[in-house]
This record gives sequence, C-alpha cells and structure tokens, in this order.
Amino acid sequence: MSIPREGGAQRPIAGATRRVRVPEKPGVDGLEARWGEAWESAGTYRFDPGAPPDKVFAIDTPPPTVSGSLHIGHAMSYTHTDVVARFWRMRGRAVLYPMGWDDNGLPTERRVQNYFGVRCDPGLPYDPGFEPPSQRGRELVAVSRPNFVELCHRLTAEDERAFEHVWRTLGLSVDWSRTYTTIGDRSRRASQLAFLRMLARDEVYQHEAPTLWDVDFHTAVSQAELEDRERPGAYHRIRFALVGGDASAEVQIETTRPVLLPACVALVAHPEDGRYRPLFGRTVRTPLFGVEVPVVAHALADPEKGTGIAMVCTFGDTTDIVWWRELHLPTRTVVGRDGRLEPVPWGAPGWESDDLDGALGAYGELVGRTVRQAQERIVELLSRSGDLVGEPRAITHPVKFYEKGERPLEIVSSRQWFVRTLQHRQRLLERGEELHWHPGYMAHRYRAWVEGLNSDWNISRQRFFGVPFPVWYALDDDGAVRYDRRLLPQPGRLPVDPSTDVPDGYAPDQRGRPGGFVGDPDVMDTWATSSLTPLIVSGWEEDPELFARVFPMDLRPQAHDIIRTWLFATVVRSELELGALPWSDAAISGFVVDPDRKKMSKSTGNATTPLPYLERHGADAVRYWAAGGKLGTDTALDEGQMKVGRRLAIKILNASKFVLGRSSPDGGGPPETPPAAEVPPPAAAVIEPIDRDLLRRLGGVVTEATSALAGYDHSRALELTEGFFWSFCDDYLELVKNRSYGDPADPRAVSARTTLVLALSVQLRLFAPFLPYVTEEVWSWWQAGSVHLAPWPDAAAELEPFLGSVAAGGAPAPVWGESPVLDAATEVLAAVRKEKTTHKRSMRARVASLTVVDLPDRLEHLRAAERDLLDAGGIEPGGLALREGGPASVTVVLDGA
RNA sequence: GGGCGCUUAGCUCAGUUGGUUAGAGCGCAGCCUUCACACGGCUGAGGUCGUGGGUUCGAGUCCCUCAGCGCCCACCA
Repeated sequence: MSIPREGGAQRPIAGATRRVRVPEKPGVDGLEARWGEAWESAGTYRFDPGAPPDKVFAIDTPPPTVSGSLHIGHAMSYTHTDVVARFWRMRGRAVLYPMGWDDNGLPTERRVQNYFGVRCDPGLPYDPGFEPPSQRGRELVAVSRPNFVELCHRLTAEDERAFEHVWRTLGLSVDWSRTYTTIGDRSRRASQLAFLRMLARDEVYQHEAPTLWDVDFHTAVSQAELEDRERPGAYHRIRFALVGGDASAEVQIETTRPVLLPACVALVAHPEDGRYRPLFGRTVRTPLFGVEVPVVAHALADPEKGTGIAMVCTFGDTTDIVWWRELHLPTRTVVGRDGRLEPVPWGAPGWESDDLDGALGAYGELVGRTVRQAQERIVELLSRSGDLVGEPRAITHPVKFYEKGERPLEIVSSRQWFVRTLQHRQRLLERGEELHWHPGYMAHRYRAWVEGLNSDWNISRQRFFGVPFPVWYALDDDGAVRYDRRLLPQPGRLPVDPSTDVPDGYAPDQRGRPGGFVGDPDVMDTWATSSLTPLIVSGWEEDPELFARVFPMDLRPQAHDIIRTWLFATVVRSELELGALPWSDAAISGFVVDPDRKKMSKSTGNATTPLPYLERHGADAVRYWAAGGKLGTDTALDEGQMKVGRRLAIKILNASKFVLGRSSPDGGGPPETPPAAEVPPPAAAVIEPIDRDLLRRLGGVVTEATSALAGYDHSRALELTEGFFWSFCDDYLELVKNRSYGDPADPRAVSARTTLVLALSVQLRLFAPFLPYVTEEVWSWWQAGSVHLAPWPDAAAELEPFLGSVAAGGAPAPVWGESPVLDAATEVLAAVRKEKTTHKRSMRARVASLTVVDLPDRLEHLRAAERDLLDAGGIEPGGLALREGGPASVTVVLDGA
C-alpha cells in the first residue's frame, strides 16, 4: 500500500521492513552527532532541482551576520523555519532551504580591522603577496581594498564554520550544498547586474544633496538605518537684532544647537502666527557673526515650540533640509565630514558679514573643534556678548543616530546613489497587501513604513567591504571628474572592482590622469545586496531553469525589526526587476526576551549564545522550547521548557521501546507487520472498540495538526501532538498493555499490537518536524530510510481502513476525534487511581469491586472496554458492576479495605 | 504625537466563529518504586480572566473608556 501524496505523487511509506532492534537502554545524548552525520552522508535534505514548480517549497533563509555571534533568538526563529521546511518536505515537496552568511558590511570591516590590525586605503594598489602583520602593532597597516576584502573573506570563513556547527547541532534541515555569502562572487555579480539594470531603466540616480552622515564611520546612512535616542540637551534663548527701524528691536529664538549659529540662513515662523507676521520680509542679524538673514514663513514652523520662531541652519536636522529646499535658502555649511567645524570663507559671496572682524575672530577659534567642543565655546561667547538670554534650559529630546553609531548624525552635502522608491509607493503598498503575513497584523508595520517614506533609498556607502558600484567616470582634460560621463562594464565582466579594474578602452595608467578615468569610490549598502537574496538563491540570470522552478519563492522568514529594511528592500528590488512579489508568505518571528521580559541583546549584556543550551539540554529540547513560541510574539527564555522537552524526548524513546519491543509475544520480535505498512495486516485487524477509538482520536489530531502547520501555527500543532502522546502513554498504553502481551493467535492481542504500532508510526511523524533527532532514532529501530522523508500522516488514507468503514463498504466516514469508549474507560480508570492514591495504596493494589451507575449508552461503552478496564485497574474477576440509573457515580472498593 | 500588540492560576502560556462547573505545562503539596520509563508514575491545592461601562437570554471571547507593559513609526527649533 502507498499513501496518496499531495498532488497525486506516490511514495511508499517506508522501505523494506527491517528486523526491529530496540536498544536495551535508549537515551537522548549523542543523537545530534550520530544523525547529523547520517543525514549529511545520505543527502537527506538535498534539494531536488528537477522538481516541477508546483512541487517546490522555497525558503528565503535570513543570512545571519557572521561577524556577530549567534544568539538564542536566532535559535528560536530558525527552528520555526526548520519546522516548516520539514513539514513541507514530508508533505512531498522538494524543499529549497539554503543557508546564507551575511559577511558583507560594516560589522565585518570593524572586526577585520581589530583582528588583523589593518585599515583599508582604497587608493593603494593590490599587493598579491600581502600577509597581515603577525603581531598587531599600534599603528594600523594600510592595505588596498582588494587586500582588505581578502582578509574579510579569510576571517568570515572561520566564523561561518562556527555558525554552521551550531546550525547543524540544532538540526536545521538545510541543504548545505546551497550556501551563499553576501560578499561572494554570485552575490556581487547579482548586485552589480541588478544595479546596472536599474540604471538603464532610470530607477537609480546619482545626486548631490544634504545627507545624513555618520562622522565616525565616515559614511552616509539611509532612512531605514536611523534610530532615535533620547539625549539630554538644552534650550538656549538667543537674541537676533532686527535690521532697520528701531535699533533696539530684536527677535528671540530658542535652539538646542547654538553651535550652528554661523550656519544660520533664516528665521522661520508659522504663516498664521500673529506675533511674527509683521516681521516676514524683514531681516535680522546673527549675533557674533553679523550675517543678515531673512525672516520667512513656513507651515512646518510650530508656534508652540520654543518662542514660536526657529533658526534655520544648513543643516541641523531634516526639517532644516525641507525649509532650505522649499524656501530656496542659501547654503552655509560649517560641519565637516569628520564632525569638526571646517574653515569657511567669511566675507566671500554667500558669507557676507556686517561684522567681519567679529566673524573671523569668533569662528576662527572654533575651526577644527568637534561639534560638541565648539558648542561649549560658542555658548561662552554668546554669554559674554550678552546675546544669550537667561540660562540654558535643560531638556531631553530625541536625536537621530545611525543604528550602529555612537555620535549623533550630522547632515552634510555629498554625492550618493538613490533608488527611486517614493514614486512607486502605491505599487509597494499593493504588494504588501498581496503578501500573506504571519501573523497578519505584521502587515501594519510594512504599510506604516511605506506610507511614511520621506526620501528615496540611499544605497551608497563610503566604506570598503561591500559590493562596489560597477561604474567609472571619465576625467576631462583638466582632470575634473565628469559624473555625467559614466563608463559601465559589460555584464559579462561582472563582478568588477572599479578601484582596481579598468574600464574598457582605457589603460591602467590612465587612472586619475586628465583624459583618463576614476572608479566610483563607494560600495553598496548591505541591504542593496541582501535585498536580492531571493534572486541569488533562485539562480537569477545564472540558472534560468532553476529560476523558473523556484521563483517566486514560498516563504520569507524573518524578525519584525527588519521589516522596514530587509523585507521592504526585497519587495522593492523584486518589484523593480521582475514586477512580482518575491514570495507568497512572510513568517515574522518575535524576539527572545529574558525572564524579566527585557529584550535580550548584546548591548544590554544579556546576550546568550545557543550552544550551551544545546549542550545542556540537547537539540530536541531546545527546539521544543523554541517551537512553543508563536510567530510574532516575544518569547521568554525558559530552561524549564527545555527540560520538559528533554523529558518528552526520553518518554518517546521509552514508549517506543515498549511498543516495538515488549508488545510482541517473544519479547523481542517485531510486530509481524510493518506499522502503517506496505503489507498491512488485514484491515479487520483492529477489532476492539477502544483501539478504534484511539485511531479516531489520533485521526483528529492529524487533521488539526496538519492544518495548523499549513497555517504557520507550529505551536498549536506541537501542543496537539504532545497532548495526544501523553494521554496515549498514561491511559491507552496502560489500558491495553496486558492485552498486547497476549497470544499472537488471539485477535484481541493482534488488535492491540496493530493499533500501538500504527499509532506510534503516526506520532513519530507528527513529532518529526519538532524533535528530529529522537524521532529519527526510533524510526531507525524498525524502519528503513529517514522519518524526515517519510510521508506526512494522512488520517483518511492510513487510519480509516482500520476503522471498518472501508471494509463494510458504504459505512459512514469516521468522525475524527470522537472516542466515547476510550473516554469512558479513561474516566473510570482515573477514579480507580484516585481511590488508590487517597488510600495511599500502590497503583498495583487490587480492587475488590467497582460499581458504575450511569446512563445506558455510557454503560455500553464501558462494557466494550470491560476486559481492558479490569486488567488496567487491577479489578478482581467479577468485581465490575454496571448499573443503569442516576446520578452517575463510580464506587471503588479496594481489596482489604 | 500616530500606529500595533499584550494584560487569564506563583511562573510561562492555550482559550478557535460569544454557550453548560475557565484549560495545559512548570513550580508547589501529598502519595506510589522498579514487569517501557525514578531522566519515572498517580492524585491534589491554586484564577472575582487589568479597570469601568455597554450589547446579549448568556461575555475571558463583541463594542466603548481608562490604566499598565512592550514594540514600531514621527519634521527632534
């Protein structure tokens, strides 16, 4: 017999039945190493690239950042994904479950810099024989970009091995032959090719504009990488003299950044603000610097804030950019890319001052100071000149930071590459609606982000370890860079590094020479590459046949904190390149929080790597805990749950040992028939009502667990399976234990054994996605092949034939989950146990008499289970009395009582 | 300031479309030993379901108010 597969494929339930071999003392320790190797050598989790598209289940695995360390939160969310992968694999899908390593980007640069004692100088030529200093010196050694990138590769390769070990131990059913890295050749090629395609379609553009800038990392950052942090600050009230009219007339503003006074280009108030309306069109003079600036009106000015009139500087915050752009204000920038005040040409056009000596003097001593130092000094100067009104008023306010940075962002003007996102807002919102989110409310996060977008996506970073922009620029005869004359490589040359490679038609010695060329110095934002993961793993522009089979993918699993970055960026790229969603479903995991409900993270010092937990409790136990966490919900780290998981795994071993070992007449032989069976026992083998009840109840669990898993509710599926299993052990096993020992010629014994083995087979497969090790171990005791390639249980196909309905022909379909005989027997058994416990007697104590008073149909059910009940309860022959009547009662009289 | 989620036993959480005495595991208490399992088994005690209203024959479940916690977003002078 074979089980109908999803979509009609057929696969036998197991290979040839082997002789049952049950260990004397089964245990859970050491299973990870043994089965890890077995799965690897058997290729159990290999993706079948020949599978037709409707048989593929493709997962866009999140590539963890390898320069960091794995966190117990990763263990949880990757377990969620693995459960899904294993479920669909058992359902007959060819599962594409690759692993990626995110080694591209700033975290790796920092680690390499510290580890090898080198720094990247992109101006240097490549040195093929370079070896890093064996001893880290005080000075960092400057190396070329290609050399630096080589060192990044060397270090990340080590990290990747360590990560792989953790994932293998956890039991992820990844196809390790399909591993990629975000800095590898395939990723670089895909990133550059996709970039050139966008350039050709005018979906990406280069633009010189005010940009949020991290002064420590010396790079621009994008809107998605910002975070607000509450910082102490102070309102400084500053006097501006009104030009013309009464010499004593003045305007007072409040600012938290008096340091930007020399960069002030206007004062702005709300157009309806009666206090300032008379001043619109007039000018004021900045204190200390004597620069004449206009008083202007703009609706963004908030009459409630400060004095209701604000100083516009180039540039203090993003509102300044809006005012500067919309009111066509001049530019006077003072903060340099290193976060220090830079020299400015006082007196020159744009820097006219009424008090040139004052400006030169006041500003002169600020040049070269950091923003923070200069602020202190300028406050002193203002105080001395009498332009500071009152004392600064301390406040706490949100300040924009780069999420990885330590100093507030500044805004500087720079040349950057942008992907057009704003003009596609509507389409991107529609894609978000189309995607199936798990849980559904996570769609709000995406929508809020897309609706709130206020700038195009800046994808250029002024860093080194990333994918270079595949662009050179021609130099004119004066040696000036002609940004309008781009030199692009043919796609066949990709990946290229313009800092060392030479554009077609040029010679290497023309680099940087008049009439020659220069390479674009920047690299892509890490999200510009990772947004292509569905394309990279699907073989886009590399393996068209594979791509046609797996794209669009089925599942993007990830955490909720990177919806605005990774998920959003991926939707953007897929929409621009292919006009399609990259996957049908997104499963969003929550975080792991410590028992005090605080988010666990490196910065708070309570980060935890998964390995110690895996070693302490075992992989199945850690997975059990992880699978208990629902998607989207934060889950507390709970070693208690891991212990429960370990106990469950051990219980599975022991119960299986009983079913497979002791249930056969000679105490060691196999049940004559394989469990769910190519050579099934006659369908009529299961004759006892209580056995059929067990199968009906199990069928209910199968049905519900299957739909729970198909709907990404893994915790529900586990809970159902586990609940059934404990009742199977505590009640059913006890009830039929005695009967199962019986003579093989006794049909009642055969019925029990057949049911036990069948139920075990189904339960092992239900547990397999959650507890891959212990289920594989037990499966190997009597089945050929891996449980992970066995078909997912199917109640109608596997269980129904044993319920008599098929044999009877035309009998009604079973009502899954209904088990009145088993329920009644279990309840009476519980009453017997309670009586024994109350009298502090052993569970083996004999029962002299048991009287049940109940309704007729109920008594009928008990009668159907009478002999099992007598055995399990230790009831003396003839001791059971069933009487019609009410109210219902169970009276137990113990022997010797 | 806007949005989303959460608030059920000491702890961690289930409670599906509103329907009889609100469930599980852990922990706790008591008891039982070894014929699958002491890495065990049995039994038990624990809850006015955050607050205040409303709809309904009936609300943990639907609506409104408020409070607390968490997360996301925001133009932060």
